[in-house]
Amino acid sequence: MTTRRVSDLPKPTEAELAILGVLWDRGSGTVRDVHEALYAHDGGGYTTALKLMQVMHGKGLVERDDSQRAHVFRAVVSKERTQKRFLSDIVDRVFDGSASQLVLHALGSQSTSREELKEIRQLLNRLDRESK
Amino acid sequence: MTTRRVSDLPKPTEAELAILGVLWDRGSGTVRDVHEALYAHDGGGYTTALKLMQVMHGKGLVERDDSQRAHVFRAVVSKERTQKRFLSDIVDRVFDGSASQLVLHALGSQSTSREELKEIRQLLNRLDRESK
DNA sequence: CATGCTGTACGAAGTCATTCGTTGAGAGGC
DNA sequence: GCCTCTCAACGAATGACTTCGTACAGCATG
Repeated sequence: MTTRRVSDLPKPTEAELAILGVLWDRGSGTVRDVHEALYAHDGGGYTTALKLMQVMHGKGLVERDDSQRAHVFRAVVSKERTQKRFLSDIVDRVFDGSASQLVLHALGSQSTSREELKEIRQLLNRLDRESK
Repeated sequence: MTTRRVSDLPKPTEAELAILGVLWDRGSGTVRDVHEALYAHDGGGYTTALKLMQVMHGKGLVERDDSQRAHVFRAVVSKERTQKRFLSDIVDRVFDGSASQLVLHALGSQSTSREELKEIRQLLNRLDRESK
């Protein structure tokens, strides 16, 4: 069996990302859990969720505990790492590598609460000191 | 012929985005221009670029001036609009809808120049005043 | 034990993105 | 008038993602 470092796991696809979201929220989950959280309400089939999760397991994106009859899945990649991954992808591909351009767009076009603004300002202050 | 509003043009794929990048930079370009900018150096075929641009034209992502023998292409979607689009996609899909979470990640994980930090701070001040 | 309810496994089909080979048209030089 | 170069058009092949139908195993309940 081929083992992979976490660092070169493939980038999750759209459907995979949704599933990872459920697993991150719950910590772990069965196919049924995921199906109910994502697919049941719009008529998606159970086996669709199952197949996706099998594929994800094949890619190493999730691990599985098959000691129970209903196998329990857990994300291998952390949410933070994945967020960072998508972020640097988008920075490279649509912001010419400039993270601050992205930040300006993000702050400009979405509404941000005062609490969040404060948090951002604190980080900004820290970065300012560090870049001395 | 079916015309589409700019607002519901399809999201560009990875290869399409690279081509749009060239068109945004140059203002316009022929297939040869794009091929040389993107594909020539790694052995990509001319017809690959051509086909992609034909597909993009079919989708309405680019417009084309065929009054010259070598057709001249131009992006229909603006860079800013596309950046915003990708941004809100990623905010929804991997940052639980929180733009400020994204901002914190982006500032934290990429290096930002003092000039850029200043610019961000100014925007922050303005947002702060506006949310009074 | 037969029936029905969960569950996994597997394969097939459909769609889309990407790549490339071939063809034929036009344009210019010799 | 031909040859060569450049170009657009088209179709085919490939591979990835997604969806679902079918098959089959375990387990409970009557």
